[in-house]
Amino acid sequence: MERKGYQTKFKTLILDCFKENGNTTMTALEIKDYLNLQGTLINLATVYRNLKKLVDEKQLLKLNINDSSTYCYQIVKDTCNSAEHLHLRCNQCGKIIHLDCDFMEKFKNHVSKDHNFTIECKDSVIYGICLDCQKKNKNNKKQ
Amino acid sequence: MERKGYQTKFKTLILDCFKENGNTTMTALEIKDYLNLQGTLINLATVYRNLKKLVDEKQLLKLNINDSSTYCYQIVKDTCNSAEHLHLRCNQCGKIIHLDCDFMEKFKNHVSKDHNFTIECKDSVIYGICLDCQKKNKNNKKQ
DNA sequence: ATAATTGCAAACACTTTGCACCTGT
DNA sequence: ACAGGTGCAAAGTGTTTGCAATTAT
Repeated sequence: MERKGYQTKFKTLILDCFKENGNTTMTALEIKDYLNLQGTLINLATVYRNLKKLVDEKQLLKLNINDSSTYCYQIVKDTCNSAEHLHLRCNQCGKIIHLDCDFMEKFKNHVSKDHNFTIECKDSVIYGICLDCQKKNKNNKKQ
Repeated sequence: MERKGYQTKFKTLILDCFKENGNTTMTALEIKDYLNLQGTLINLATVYRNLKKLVDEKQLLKLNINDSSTYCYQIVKDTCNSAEHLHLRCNQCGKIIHLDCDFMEKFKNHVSKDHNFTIECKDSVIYGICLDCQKKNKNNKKQ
């Protein structure tokens, strides 16, 4: 019989951070600061320990984002299986877009056939810029 | 008039590591150890400083590989522009495969049109397993 | 000659861990 | 009652930096 661990205040609060922040990624430190601002004091070590559990439970995804030398975490939506599609991440705002579409199958097949390579989507992240940020950048230039 | 820096023994030796190791990625520590084995004593800080220069000169690519919490570096072939295609990396042997093909254009267009996202290939890495390693694994199971 | 590079040690940033105390079941 | 969670301080890991000595041009 397996033990499942307790439902603690901090675990709930950390998951809430992600729910309140939409499709963005957050680092451990960002989560601590976010909770601090809301009046909840939490130790960084506690944040890390809870993040680890949430990743083990597959409620969060752990992403190693380029040049930050920091892990980011991102909530996993029940509606999709994140192990089976790739993720796009906006370099500017951190937003995550799930590549959960028919084209993905074609892409996997192409890579498998023409490049002899089996894609594992789990940790793969493709970087770029989302439309929102592109628009923002254009507007800033105009001013 | 810009200064270009000196051509030093270590810079050459570090680049040689990559040439001798084919399409694999190497971490700073791996490079130091590799050179040590060849009888060349080199300081880790020196490795890092040279890697930084080589990346600036676009002779190496800096990749942030998942779960290693370490940067890996990879030689850039003259024959292709690594800023314009994605890279596949084998989770098992570290080999890099360049997705430099017609399909890439289709993929970029699809992501742009259907997901409102402009891919920047620079730091994007897709993980998986290469055919060689898949074969190795099968053979190991048989034994 | 002099600007760039190096080794060393110290500093950094992010993450993990041991331990005594506290909480959830 | 007691397994599991928490805060704190210390330790770990990978990377960067200041400085004096060395090397390339």
